Amino acid sequence: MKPHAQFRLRLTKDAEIAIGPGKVALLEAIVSTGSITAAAKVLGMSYRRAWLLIDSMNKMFKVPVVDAATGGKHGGGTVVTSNGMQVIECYRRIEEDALKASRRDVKKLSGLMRD
Amino acid sequence: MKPHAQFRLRLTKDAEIAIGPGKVALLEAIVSTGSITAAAKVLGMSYRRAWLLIDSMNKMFKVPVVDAATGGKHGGGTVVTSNGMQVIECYRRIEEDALKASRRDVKKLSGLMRD
DNA sequence: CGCCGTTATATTCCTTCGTATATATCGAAT
DNA sequence: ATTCGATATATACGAAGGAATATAACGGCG
Repeated sequence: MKPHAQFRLRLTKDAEIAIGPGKVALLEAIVSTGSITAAAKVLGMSYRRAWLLIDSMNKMFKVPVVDAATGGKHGGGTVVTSNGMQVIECYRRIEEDALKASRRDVKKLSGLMRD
Repeated sequence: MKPHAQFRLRLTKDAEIAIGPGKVALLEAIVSTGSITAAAKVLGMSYRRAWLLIDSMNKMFKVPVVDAATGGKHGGGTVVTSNGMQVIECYRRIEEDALKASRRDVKKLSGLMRD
């Protein structure tokens, strides 16, 4: 089984990463955990880093990608907004379509690399 | 004129960037200038950084991407090997095909961003 | 031989990035 | 009112990245 190269894709805006594999994974982890804290732990990153990524996305997009609440039953939590879900879905579709369209050359380039 | 998001793509191997926009641009600059020094200057990066990028590529691929010479008429120089040319061409083709296949969603996602 | 411009490499410094840690605030439930 | 867990934010420390600088080696050419 040959460990092929990994395909990574991001969209940047003014030298800042708008969306990429890390941010999307974070959003997805928030969807499944319901909090920034838990999502950060799942991904093995600090709360601060997760919060900064979320904050930059909320500022980057016209509509926030998450809705965070403090206090409450379990101390609060964070939910991904419908806009955030759109961002996730759109990014995953881009990734899938892009990879499918270039798979042959990706394999070829991968084949030029050392094992 | 709306400044749309930029599409960036890299192939990674073991958490290291095998090839991406920066490395390809460097290879292309070497093709057009004939030296690492001049290419680095064109791209506004330090010689050291350029050299490290080249070095990592030479190690990453089965066959070196450049052939560097010291001494000689003009002090030496660096040429991109045919393997290096293949890497450039393959990457640019991947980029083009990937973007073409996902253009619609890239535009859509871009539209969700602030101007 | 000595000159020249480039590659190759080490050293130093500064900036950036990320973790760890510490508080303060919030709001539902008890 | 107190408790509890999560958000929001600041600070300090450490690691990594990149620039700037310095130096040696190289080899064709005058």
